[in-house]
Amino acid sequence: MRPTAARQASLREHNLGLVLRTVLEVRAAHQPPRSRADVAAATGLAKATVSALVDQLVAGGLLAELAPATPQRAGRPAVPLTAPTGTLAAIGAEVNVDYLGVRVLDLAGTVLDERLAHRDLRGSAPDEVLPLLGELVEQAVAALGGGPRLVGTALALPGLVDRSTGILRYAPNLGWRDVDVAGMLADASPTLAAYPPLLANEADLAARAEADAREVPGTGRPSFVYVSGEIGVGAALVLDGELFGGRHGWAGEVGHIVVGEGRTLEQVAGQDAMLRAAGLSADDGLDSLVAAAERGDAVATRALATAGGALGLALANVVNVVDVPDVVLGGTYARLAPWLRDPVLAALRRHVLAAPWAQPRVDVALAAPLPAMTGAALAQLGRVLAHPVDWLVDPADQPDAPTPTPATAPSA
Amino acid sequence: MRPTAARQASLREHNLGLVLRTVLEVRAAHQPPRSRADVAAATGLAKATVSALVDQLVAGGLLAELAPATPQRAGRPAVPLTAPTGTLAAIGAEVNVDYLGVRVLDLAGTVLDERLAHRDLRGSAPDEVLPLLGELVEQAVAALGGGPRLVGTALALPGLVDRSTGILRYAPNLGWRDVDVAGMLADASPTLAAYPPLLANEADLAARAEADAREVPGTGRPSFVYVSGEIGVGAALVLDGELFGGRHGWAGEVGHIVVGEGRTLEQVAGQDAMLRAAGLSADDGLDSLVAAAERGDAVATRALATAGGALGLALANVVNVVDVPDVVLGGTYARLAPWLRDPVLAALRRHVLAAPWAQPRVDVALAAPLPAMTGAALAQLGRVLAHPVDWLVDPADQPDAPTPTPATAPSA
DNA sequence: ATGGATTAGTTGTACGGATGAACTTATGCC
DNA sequence: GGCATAAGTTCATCCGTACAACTAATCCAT
Repeated sequence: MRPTAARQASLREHNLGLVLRTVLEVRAAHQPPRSRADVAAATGLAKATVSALVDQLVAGGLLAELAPATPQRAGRPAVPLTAPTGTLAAIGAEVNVDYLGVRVLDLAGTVLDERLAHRDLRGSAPDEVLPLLGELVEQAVAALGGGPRLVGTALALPGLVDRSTGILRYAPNLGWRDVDVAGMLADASPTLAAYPPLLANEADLAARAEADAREVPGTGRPSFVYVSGEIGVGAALVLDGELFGGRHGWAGEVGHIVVGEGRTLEQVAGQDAMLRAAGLSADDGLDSLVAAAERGDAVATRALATAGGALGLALANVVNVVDVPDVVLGGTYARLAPWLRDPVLAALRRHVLAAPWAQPRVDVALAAPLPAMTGAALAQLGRVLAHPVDWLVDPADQPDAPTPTPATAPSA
Repeated sequence: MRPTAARQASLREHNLGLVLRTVLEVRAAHQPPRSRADVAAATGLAKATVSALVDQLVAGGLLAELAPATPQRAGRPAVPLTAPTGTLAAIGAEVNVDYLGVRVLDLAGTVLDERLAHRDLRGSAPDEVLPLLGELVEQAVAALGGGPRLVGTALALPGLVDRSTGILRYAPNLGWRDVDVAGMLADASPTLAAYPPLLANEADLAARAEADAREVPGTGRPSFVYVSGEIGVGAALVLDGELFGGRHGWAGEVGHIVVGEGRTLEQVAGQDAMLRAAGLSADDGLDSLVAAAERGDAVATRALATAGGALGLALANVVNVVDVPDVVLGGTYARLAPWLRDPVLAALRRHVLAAPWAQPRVDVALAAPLPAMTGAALAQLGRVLAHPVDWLVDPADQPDAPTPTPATAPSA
């Protein structure tokens, strides 16, 4: 049986999560913080119930009360609620083709720490790269100084990942194959040994960050196809705010869709392919392509139009299959959007069967740079939002920082 | 707010549905009926709770007790539970290119009535066809004799349907465009006027029936890509037993995927295309193609191999995008499976990026013939399983049940 | 037959969680 | 200072599930 019996405790758990999310969802949207009364109005729960739930969350360290704002109207002033800054954190990491890095977020979405290392990792050796990532993680953890409790860690990779075993199956642009990433990281970093990283595709995690950035309370949650143009081309599908991963989390493999004359999308619209088609070398980098396009270089703009057409055709296939007419350009494509947008949209209009009745849209990504690291951290923080009960600190334990899981604590 | 507050009644509702589904799920799998104790064991609910829930469902007319089977073991014999036959029914209808029909199912999945009319509807006039369908519906309702309560009606169509307005946007193989199907049916049939039909794509509803047929209690619910080869080619995606429709229910439009040399899947692997490629005429029908293939006709088998390759390529695109490696061949393709299966599988193995780690599978549909009509009825019956509370009959309304409260002048 | 073993289902009490109404607290406004 | 207004708390109540003890209905061994 997939669905499970609901008991009294399930009610609590559900409503606890509902209240927590209702309080936190205003952060991303830059809305004023909510009070107990606001939460009651937004959720439909009784005031008394909300008070009880909020009190439990505050006692458990998942919410904090702010100082009452100077009131505008008559009536007792409200007590604004927020996430307590820096008490619960998650580590998001990424290894991509030209950089690797770590970003630490707390429940409020604040970046507590960030460490980046730029280098060309094509054809690199995993046993040289992964220890370096482990080191970044340890530096970040040390910088936190044991303040926040750690929810977990996650790692974005530009390839196919076996999330159950922690093995990277295939990352064509790194040249990695069947690498025991989780195992090697555990050797390199005590933190990652204690909190085994959730592995996922770079595009999927970037899309998660994008979904978070697009969340607007009141509106329905966003649905879109996210295309991440890095060296490789990956896509991810977000439906009603939830990432759609498929059976193994491998959904969104669009790089190998054939877009004409036997060539794949990656061969036409991958970063290197675009550079070459623009008469540049792969080493020139994205900046030179942008510069060429900005000064109106005919070869470059032609190359981008071609790439955009191919991208649009591939995306039309995706939209026809999943019926999500909003496309978001991320990664490299976000910077190139001024030149890609129109050809992509034109291709969508032509090839999407339902286009006359559901206008396709092409947006540029809103999320912060290197969204996959943010998305990785959010993937872990999402566990707290989904099951707050598991993360409540028993006030009887200690006023400081106890460990939620029996895993060996990083600092003793 | 999408997620809503959970109150005490939500618990009841959830568990009521859980119990109902737990009892009914054994039907499709041809397993012995379950007793209260079985349900308690399967759900994890306490025996007392299950008894209360079952009693409520029985009183409400959604479950019935069978005569105790002759017991095999020691102990008090169990009371087997089932759906009461013929008390709650749904009407599934279909208009396709070469037939139209109606099928009535009750909660147990039993076919209470079925009416078919074969005719060529290409280029037909909606205002001639739809009244005919309305008539079939009325005949079916008359045959039921007012016994079962009606849950609702649903209609499968070979095209793009606007489910909010009930308008058929575009059905290329019927030649219909922007037809107010729901409105015209309401004029033709009092039943359809009273129970406005849920419109959906033929492949989607067929996939729903297939998902039902593949449900095996204990196992996780099935996930697969269903391809329905009728005159047109449609696909549908089932994930964990749930139909994935996308934003508007238009997911699965694979007919227009380009499969080489600028030709679409439908132009290569549509029924007419296959017949022509096999050296037959479109009027010869599927039987002649099967016959030709069975006697080893070289042209026919070549044509089927080509079609299978194209189908496999298109499906590889789908599998790459949604990561659901199991494919089910339905409709025409099910009959042609002996010749299509291998080329489809070969194409999947070659073009699905993740194929080495998640073996693609190609199965033949299990559902009964004309599955879309069954799926249409199931779509409506699913509402009962999802929210049983809405369908409980108040025992006080029943003619045979004595009123529990000292009557307060019931009916006039 | 009779009593024990076994399993199904019921009864009654306890408990946890949401609710609504009344109440307290804290402000602005006249 | 009194009134209006709004936020948050307290308390009695209701509802649904759990647990344990109980009754019911069978097989089986003696």
